[in-house]
Amino acid sequence: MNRENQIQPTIQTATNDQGRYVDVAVALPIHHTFTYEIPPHLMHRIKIGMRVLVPFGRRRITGYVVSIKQNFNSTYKTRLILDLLDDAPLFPASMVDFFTWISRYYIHPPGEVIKTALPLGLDSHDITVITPTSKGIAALEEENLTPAESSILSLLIKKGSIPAKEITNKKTKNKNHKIEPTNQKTEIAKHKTKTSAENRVTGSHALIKKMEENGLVTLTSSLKKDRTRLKTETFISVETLPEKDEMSSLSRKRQEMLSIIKEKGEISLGSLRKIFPTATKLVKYMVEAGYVKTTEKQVFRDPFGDTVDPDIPPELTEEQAAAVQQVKDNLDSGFNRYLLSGVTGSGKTEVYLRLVTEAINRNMGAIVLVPEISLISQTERRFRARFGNRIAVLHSALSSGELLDQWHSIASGELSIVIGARSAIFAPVKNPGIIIVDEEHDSSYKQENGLRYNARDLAVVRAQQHNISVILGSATPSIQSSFNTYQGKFREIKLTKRVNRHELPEITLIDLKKYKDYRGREKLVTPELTKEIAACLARGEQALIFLNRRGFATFPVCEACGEAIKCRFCDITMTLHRDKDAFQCHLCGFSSSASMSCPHCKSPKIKPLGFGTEKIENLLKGMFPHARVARLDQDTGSRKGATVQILKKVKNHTVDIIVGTQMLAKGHDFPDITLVGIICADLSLNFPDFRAGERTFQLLAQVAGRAGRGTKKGKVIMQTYNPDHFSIEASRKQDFLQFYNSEIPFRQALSYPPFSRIIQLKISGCDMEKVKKHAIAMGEMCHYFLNQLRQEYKDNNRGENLPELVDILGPIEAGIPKIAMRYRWQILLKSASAQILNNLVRCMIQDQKKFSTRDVSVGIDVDPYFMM
DNA sequence: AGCACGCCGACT
DNA sequence: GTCGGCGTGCTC
Repeated sequence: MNRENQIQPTIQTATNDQGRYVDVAVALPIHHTFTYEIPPHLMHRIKIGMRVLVPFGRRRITGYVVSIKQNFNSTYKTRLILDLLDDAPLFPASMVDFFTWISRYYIHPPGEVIKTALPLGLDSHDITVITPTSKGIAALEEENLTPAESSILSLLIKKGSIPAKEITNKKTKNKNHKIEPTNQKTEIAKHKTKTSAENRVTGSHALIKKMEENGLVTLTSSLKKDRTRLKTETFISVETLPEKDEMSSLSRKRQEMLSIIKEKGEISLGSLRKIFPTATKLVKYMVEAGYVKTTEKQVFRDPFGDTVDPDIPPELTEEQAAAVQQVKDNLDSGFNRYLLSGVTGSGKTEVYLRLVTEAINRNMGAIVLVPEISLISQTERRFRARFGNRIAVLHSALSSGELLDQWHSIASGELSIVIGARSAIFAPVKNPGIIIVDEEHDSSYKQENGLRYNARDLAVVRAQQHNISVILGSATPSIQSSFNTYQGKFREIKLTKRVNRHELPEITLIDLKKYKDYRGREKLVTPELTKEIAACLARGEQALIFLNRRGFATFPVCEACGEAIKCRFCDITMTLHRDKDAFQCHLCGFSSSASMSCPHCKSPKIKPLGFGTEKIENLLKGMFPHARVARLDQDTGSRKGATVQILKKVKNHTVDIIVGTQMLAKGHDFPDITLVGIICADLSLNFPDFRAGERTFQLLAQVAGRAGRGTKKGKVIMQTYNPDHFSIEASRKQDFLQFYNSEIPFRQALSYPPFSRIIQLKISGCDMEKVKKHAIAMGEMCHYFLNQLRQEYKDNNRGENLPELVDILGPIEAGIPKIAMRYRWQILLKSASAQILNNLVRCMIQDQKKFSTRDVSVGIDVDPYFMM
């Protein structure tokens, strides 16, 4: 087979023609699709975008139909589709090309791309289940079994039957090692069970097979159904009311219930149960008596807890109107790209709202992407206020059932406006007329596991495929998007004036170097900032204090031996959290008691160096004893509803000083905040990452933008050790152009994006030596295939050398060498040509088994964002 | 991914 | 001698 062919699209072109065969993408790491035959009884029911159950080797798995064809000739025999799993397509046929593009660009198996795109839990497949036989039960009592056999059997008898995987998986995978710290107590418990003596029952494949041969157990294939179902609820309505005398013979409760049902006309069993706890029984009786009847109905749950009042479109400013007009005029002229750069408060959201309205007027849909935040954002709320129930809101707070509800409504065309975070780019809108990405620079558009896609980039791709307009909006555009604008790929639309005509806040830099000899609080909260906070409080206004680091002490060190307190599973120091009385690892969530002694020298004295939001909150409480101080970060928001409570307090002005991380800066409007204090502007600047400057600028500009959003003018105090650094200086002036012009030469000199493309290979595994060895082997493989590509090019181009070079940087140990017990190495591939990079990596994965092995996995990150 | 096949080391 | 480890290859 020649390589040229293998580089071709992995999904064949979709057709809508009814046919005898379908191409199916399976949710497995396989880079091509499979062809199946449609059985007669499913002949005209199967459509592109539906899931089917197919035989695959000796098991059954879920596949996604990506094309239907009448003929095909092959060397292999096709097998028949076993079952159709959907009544309606989960995605329109027009999205197949989109999935194909993603699969090719991100070098990710097509079936897994589709699986990532769809709501979770729609994957059914066979699992092998072990059940004990009567002979097995008897054998256990006779005690003539090996210890391994009897332990397996006794477990089986206790549980009835269990999936074979639970026994054969002897490696306890660290699934609980999530990057997001989860509930602490369970985290500790999980670690404990892992480190304590293994009481888990394990056995090999062969042992279980032998037991089957001996007739001790039986192995059966059982289909693991998808977890998510459409939610239906029972509704009760009046059938025939009892006669008066009959009525009076009923119990009080039943009479009351009947009158409620009669009054409401129809009521769900759930809400009835809230009034009468025993409603289920009562209803059953009354159905039997023929008084009421029940109906099953599909319900749509409202993802909002609160009611959102409809708004009235405000009058547009001149700039806004011009922006809307410009896009509107070209709305029917195909693929147009815009960068909407508008200062904070310039009313970008209103422009989006108008453009979405335009799309609706043209009978088309819209997709609006917003950054992922823990709560519903101000932008989402405004869309809901404007469009009411005509929009689908896809949000992380939705349960999988709610998500599925929304998904079906979109796929059926019932809802055609979608607003949501990253994954909303996959929404099955049939005929979008516009795609909008708000805060396009935001890093939450990049998915950092599995299919590592960037939703902002995909938005542009999808718009191109639908031949429609796409708008990227931001107050602080990414270098990439600005570069595209100067290259003429995007049209820039500027909003320079604030809607309320208020001036931008005044930003003052405080040089922390001059306080370097100070001790204690003044080093963190300088006299200048203290003075401003006091003045702000005296005016009866609110202050927001920002620090991009949570916890109390971020660098605990043993006083006796000087060693830092490190996580047992990761290569970073733990953070002391006073309110939880524990050291916590922010990477894997592991925590240990704050009263522990130094793991190196057993000294009990640990010095809490380094500072986080918790410490600042503490300091401020001491400095301003009469002020109401609150804190908002991932720690305070972990309890359900706590974040909402704190945000409400800020909004209602029942706190005076609010301390927090980015969580505060993203997506919320606080009109009474007039002072923003930034404790240390440099924290993100010292990252060994070419985007450190960009991230710092964006973060600072965003936080500063929180000041003075209401009627009063805002003020920002920015404390920094590097007042002369261009990222900080530019953010002080809120001057994006200055930042861009300073950053661009640096990117060009080192040929970093946007002057090059990068693919990062992330090599990781539990065995330090194996990972290192594999990383070195991967490096050699890169060089080998690069040479091969060079040679091929030379042969095909009359001896000319390949014009675009690929830099192979590494392999080197990752910036964080160990996370959650996995050692990490990386290789950076850099080239001016995305195509050549893509081809190179594609060559490498041909040899799947050499690429990712049992012990060491290699992840492909195309256009990486976090390179640590 | 999962499952079968096939080839080499330490054990009843 | 074999039991059982895991490298390799295939799944329409």
